Amino acid sequence: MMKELPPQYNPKETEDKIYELWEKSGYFSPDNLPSDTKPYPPSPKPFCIIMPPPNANGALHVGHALFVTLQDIMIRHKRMRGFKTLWLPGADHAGFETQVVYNKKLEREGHSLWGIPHDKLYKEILDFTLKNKSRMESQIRKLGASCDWSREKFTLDEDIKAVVYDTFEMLYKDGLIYRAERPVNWCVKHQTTLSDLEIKYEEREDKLYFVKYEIPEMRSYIEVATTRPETIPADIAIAVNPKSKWKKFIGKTAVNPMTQIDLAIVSDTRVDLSFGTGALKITPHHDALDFEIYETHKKEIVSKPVSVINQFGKLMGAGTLGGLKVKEAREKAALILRPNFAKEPEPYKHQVSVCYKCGTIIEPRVLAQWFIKMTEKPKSGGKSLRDLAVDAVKQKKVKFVTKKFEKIFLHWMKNLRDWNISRQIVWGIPIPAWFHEPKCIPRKGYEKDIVKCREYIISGTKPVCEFCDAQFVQDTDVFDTWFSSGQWPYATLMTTSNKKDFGAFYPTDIMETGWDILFFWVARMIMLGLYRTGKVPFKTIYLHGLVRDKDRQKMSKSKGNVIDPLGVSELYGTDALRMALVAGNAAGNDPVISEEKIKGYRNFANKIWNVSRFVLMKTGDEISKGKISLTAKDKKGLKELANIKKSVTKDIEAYKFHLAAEKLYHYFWHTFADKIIEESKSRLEKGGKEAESATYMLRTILEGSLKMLHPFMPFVTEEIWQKLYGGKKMLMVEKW
RNA sequence: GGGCACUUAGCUCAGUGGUAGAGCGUCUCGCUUACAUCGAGAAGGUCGUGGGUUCGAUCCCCUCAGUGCCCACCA
Repeated sequence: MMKELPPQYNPKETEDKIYELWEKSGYFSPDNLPSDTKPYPPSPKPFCIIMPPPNANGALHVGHALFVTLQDIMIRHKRMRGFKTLWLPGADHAGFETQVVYNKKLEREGHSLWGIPHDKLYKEILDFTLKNKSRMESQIRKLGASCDWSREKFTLDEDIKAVVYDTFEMLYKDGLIYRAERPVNWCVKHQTTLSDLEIKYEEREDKLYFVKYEIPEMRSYIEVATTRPETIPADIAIAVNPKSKWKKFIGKTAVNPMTQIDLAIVSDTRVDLSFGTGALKITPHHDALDFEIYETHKKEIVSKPVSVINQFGKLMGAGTLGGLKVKEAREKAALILRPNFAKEPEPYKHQVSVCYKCGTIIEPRVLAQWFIKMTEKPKSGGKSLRDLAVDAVKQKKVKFVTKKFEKIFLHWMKNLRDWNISRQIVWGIPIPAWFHEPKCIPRKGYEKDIVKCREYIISGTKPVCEFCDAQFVQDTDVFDTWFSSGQWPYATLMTTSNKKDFGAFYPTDIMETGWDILFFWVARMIMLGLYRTGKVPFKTIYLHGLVRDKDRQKMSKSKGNVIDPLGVSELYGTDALRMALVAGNAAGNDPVISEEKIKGYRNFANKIWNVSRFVLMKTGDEISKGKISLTAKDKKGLKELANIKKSVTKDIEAYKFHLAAEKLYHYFWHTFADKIIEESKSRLEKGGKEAESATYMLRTILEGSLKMLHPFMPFVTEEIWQKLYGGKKMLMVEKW
């Protein structure tokens, strides 16, 4: 009766219906797994993946489809093997990224976010984010993700924020968080500081100027090479390498050619002898190295550091340069300084730092920001954040599926510098620091206590001053998003409605994400996870690459080669998309995908459909077990199935999903369909014992294959299973 | 300036210490009642170069060449 299958598999009629069936069953949650899925030894064991929360600022792209597929394969496989399986979904407000996306949207409409009052802007972006979030959730469903929606978390959930605040406070008490005026990366367009990871380098062709700084007492001069003559008004010293020809001037005083102030000449080995002239002008507020040299020689340098470039990248308090943009000011400064040139400027190619989002040149500025110490030990004892992570990786407490990323990781960790976690944007989690404003004027009787009053207090809630009536005002800066998302594995498991989750599922088993966020996210999760919980956040890290088109090109809207996963899923079915994303793509490499490839797997889905159709038509509904005596050939066929199962299981356990997928494809199509089924046809015609044996064999291989294919192609396999068992059983929770 | 990879069939990529694999593409047949989103068959590679280890290397080691990526406060 159920043999009336159409000759073609129609994903459109299947997928939504099947997903609803799964979701309603409750089996996505580890709490509701059916009692008859007996755990395999050495179970009962939990298996947990925390989904990397997608940025809720746009539609899902093919990279999201890739991670959904890979993670769903692991989850479904483990679930079928009887593990207590949790895949916890989430969404990221993605602070800076989302604010940039939102601003672009406004710019397209002819506006911008500058000038919109803080609270109004926050609400607008919140609406925008929540809309995207709900669209994303339905798209993740469309891709077949068997995640537990009842445990979904959002990075702006109050309980998540509370965990983040706790961590901040712990770090602060441990002396690992400090506020300091230090050179930071400032994006003139976005009006915020950025971490060192959020800048990239671009080669630019500039000029190298050689400027003479007079030393009246010696009737001589020092020659300094610089690409930034416009910052000379902020020069307050000159540093020379003690081995350079300028060493005789160490301790003397030069004159700033633009401001005429005195410049101490100090000795510092950080001045590169092989570059320029061996002498360096010191402009602490506009160059990071200069700042460090200034810090070292503070006592020798009489002048105080000044800023001559403002937040908009314009000169200020710099005499006739005032009001000019950096580039214009540079030209004008060159003109003014011409009499002081030691020689003609030379063309000079170098790397300049730019904002990773907009490509605007980063302006180093000295601002008060919150930093995390990466390499110092906490006051409460134990290792530095860096050492925690490095040691855990070296001791294989976190295993990298692809070795090369372990090397890249360790190399990066070597050169870690303190992490600036404050951002001057609207869209983010406010830093829980409160400033005393105005300054403390003690009430009567508390005058002596003014020394105890602090400039700021770290607190999740508004503090009250013990000594005066002034109000505390919360810091207007927000966290770098990665500070909060870096806590995602424990923050989520600590705040689900099931209070046992953290104990049951932490550390999680595997983190699967793109290698492009190895430093941004993975490294931070390992460090913060170990710091906060004493345990690694995940035992294994699997990193996938960037999806490319059939010519190995990056996908971009301007190239017109973008593959929209939802569109593909509509056209060819989600199963086809999933297979195309997995097959032929080893871990850590950039996956290649094309429409032809997807079509190929659409055909495969149809093959599965038709094989099932054939088996159903020829063999009837039930397989009578027990009395059948199998022919030698059929026994061999079943043995082959068992071998394939062994090998596929091994591949999946070793994260070689591409191998498993290809083996299944090849076996199902070219062994089962082309050979076994073809050979069985005449025997089925004959009837009798031969036919009985063949029937049993075909049905067994079909079911075994469907089970193995299910993690990869969940929809078509489940749909067929529903037909096979008339809706009485669910493949998703069948025993592997 | 440091570091990490890659170089296998026309294209995109797997893979293994023991006579080379897939998908797509190409060619030749076939509308055979599971499937033309199909079937049968075929062509196509000295596995980048030069050495070494080994009974034997595409796979291990070294050299060179080319390609890609990451990191980096040479003003």
